[in-house]
Amino acid sequence: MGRAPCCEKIGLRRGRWTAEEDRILLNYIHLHGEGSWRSLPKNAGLLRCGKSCRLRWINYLRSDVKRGNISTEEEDTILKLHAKLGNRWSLIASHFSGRTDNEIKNYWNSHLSQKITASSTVKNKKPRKRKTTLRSPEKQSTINPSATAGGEVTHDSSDSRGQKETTKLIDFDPTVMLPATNHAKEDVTDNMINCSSSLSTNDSGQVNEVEEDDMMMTWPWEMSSTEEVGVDVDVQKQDAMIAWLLS
DNA sequence: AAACGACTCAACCGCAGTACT
DNA sequence: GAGTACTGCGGTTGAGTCGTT
Repeated sequence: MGRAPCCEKIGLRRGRWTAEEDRILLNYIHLHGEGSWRSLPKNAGLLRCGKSCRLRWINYLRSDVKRGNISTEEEDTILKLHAKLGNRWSLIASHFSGRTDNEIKNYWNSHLSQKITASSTVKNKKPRKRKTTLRSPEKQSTINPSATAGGEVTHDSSDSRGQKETTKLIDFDPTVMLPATNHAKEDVTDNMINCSSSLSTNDSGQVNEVEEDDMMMTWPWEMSSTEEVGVDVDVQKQDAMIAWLLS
């Protein structure tokens, strides 16, 4: 899209994924697990680059991806987190179950950034009346892994002309779904604890860089957290951090 | 009904960080 | 330590959608 493909990608498919490609990728990951993205397309028989497969899985095919309108509560949380964290979308997304960084980023760029710009400037562009989309469900290409009691995974997709196709992808037991990756959540804690500089906000909500020398050894959210025996410390730290950010 | 343009969002890219040799 | 491979992230693009004229 606009840029020259890297040399490796010559001969590989690009652009929108087809239902068949989704099926192949989903089947492969179900059998072998996610990871090894570089070799995955070759092993799975997909004419896609590993990056593309990873992106498709993370943003679309994963079982825990929540699709649909972002609620006002979620929007509020995004605003608060963005004020604290800036454009660290993966970090922000990790606070939402089922929301991807790409989705948060898109939502920010299309909705919230405009909202903020509009509220901070006197001249207000007349808002365009438009259905808060997310394309209507029947027009979205969606995977609904938890759809049926029998664990049947279906793929509803439609092309640009609204032609819908539903493909049964695989049969599997939903109770043995692949474990949702928790890397993002771990990263939240790790990043915030290990980073050499941090972000803070001033009274006007602007994000400031905090120099390393000024950093406390204990993070604010850690001050009030009490560690429970038998509970993952990282999870506790993360919860404390989220509570602090949202406070 | 058609044309136009704003808007959305899936997918691409380059780069940085990490792991491995 | 240097070089290479791999992974993940944030910025950007553009095809498709939908409201307005």
